[in-house]
Amino acid sequence: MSLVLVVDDEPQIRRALRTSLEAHGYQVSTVGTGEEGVVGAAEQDPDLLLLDLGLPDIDGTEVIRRVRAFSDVPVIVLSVREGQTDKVAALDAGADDYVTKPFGMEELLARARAAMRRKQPEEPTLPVQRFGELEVDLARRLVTRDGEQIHLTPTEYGLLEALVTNPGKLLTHQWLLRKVWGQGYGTETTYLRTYVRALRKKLGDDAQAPALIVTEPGVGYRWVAEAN
Amino acid sequence: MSLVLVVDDEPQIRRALRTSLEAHGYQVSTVGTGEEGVVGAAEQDPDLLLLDLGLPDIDGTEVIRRVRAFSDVPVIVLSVREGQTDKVAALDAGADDYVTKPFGMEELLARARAAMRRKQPEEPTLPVQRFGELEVDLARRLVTRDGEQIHLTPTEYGLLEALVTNPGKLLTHQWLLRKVWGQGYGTETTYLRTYVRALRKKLGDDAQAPALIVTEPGVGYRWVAEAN
DNA sequence: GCGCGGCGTGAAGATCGCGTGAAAGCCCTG
DNA sequence: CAGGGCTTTCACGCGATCTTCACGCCGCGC
Repeated sequence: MSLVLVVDDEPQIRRALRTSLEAHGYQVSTVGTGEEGVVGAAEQDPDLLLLDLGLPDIDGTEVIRRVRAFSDVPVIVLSVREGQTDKVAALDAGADDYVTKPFGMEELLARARAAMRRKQPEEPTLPVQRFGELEVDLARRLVTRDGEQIHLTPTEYGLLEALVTNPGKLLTHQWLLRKVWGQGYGTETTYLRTYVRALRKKLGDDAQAPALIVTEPGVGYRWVAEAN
Repeated sequence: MSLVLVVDDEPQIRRALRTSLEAHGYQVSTVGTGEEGVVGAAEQDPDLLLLDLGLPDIDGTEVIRRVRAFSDVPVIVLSVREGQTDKVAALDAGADDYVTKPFGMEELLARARAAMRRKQPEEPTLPVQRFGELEVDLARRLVTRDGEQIHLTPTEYGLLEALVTNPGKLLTHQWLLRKVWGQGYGTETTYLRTYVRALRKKLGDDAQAPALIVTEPGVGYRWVAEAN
């Protein structure tokens, strides 16, 4: 969930923004002064800054400048001032957008989406996991061994993903069943036996001397391979 | 020097923008239709796109979508329309900013600076992709095989674009349906079967031994061709 | 030493999803 | 209003996948 920091000295505007933003699934934090805004931007590391220009303490452009000293967070300025000079000053200080009050909530939300979309480095590119000659690419959903691609069925892949993303942890039968098969499951340990076996076979693991998936009798399974 | 591509059908606006932009040290290129705009964005690789929404040929948001298929260039929309819905549509299609006419030149220049400042060194998809004898021109929406042009229906092209712009990645049924058919879709896997088959046939791929589109049973499809 | 529960193994039946072919609906143009 | 292109829908056959079952083995407690 994305965190939005609202900086405005008027309580009713803070409340209105909070309501609308939270209704659209954002987490909202509000402060009333520029000073608090700069500190909040540093401490809370928000995904978006909504900044009113008419603050009592510091000038809005100054807030932007100070925030820009340490953060690239998208900043959208809200203001009653129509003047071009204010807009130019705010934008050149480092703001990403400038919206004049009164503004439509839909428009503001769209501009917020646009601003946040840009800052995303796409996907945090979860790295390809390597375990010896085994390679698991969660992003592309590809598994290779000795350079050869291994075909996994959806269930097999789901199980492998659950294991690999929880390395070293003991995953109980119930937890795995719920994770891979869905909420309604939890007792079908024969499924697990069947699919753990299929995985071991395809990944080249040996149940008697496992290097990847260890059986914890009566409890569950554990992914023990060391990433390298 | 930064290159700005202006897309507007009114010559006097083109001239006005050119004058102001050149006076501020920008190199300016202008075109009058959405089609030329998309192609220009591909061939000239501008640092900024100024796009009028009221174009004679293609809808403005469609121009944005097409450009976004291969480029992350900042896009600022210019429009006479005040309506929020237009703004939201344009911003969600991928625009960076939306300025309503009449606008002040100083403000536009400031917004342009802000938009370009954000530009990050990212690897854009090449507008023309080649896969062996297959060539996909994302800017002109042209597909050729052995030099022969292949005719694709809009849906077929949309599907191909979704695949080609996400090479190697497993695209789930739901993701593809939402991307190509729209938000309301997600379960109509028969559509996918029908159109994947049509694409394979037209592109010369074989479902049994696919070189372009691989089926991931129960999950989705994957574009596996290597660009060259 | 013996019974028992849990596991690995093998395999079989049921089910699902895919590719295929085709046809019906829809929309725009002539 | 007739035609053609495009989209949506349906039925079928087949192979892959999921589910289920039976059996033997091992470790553990009695």
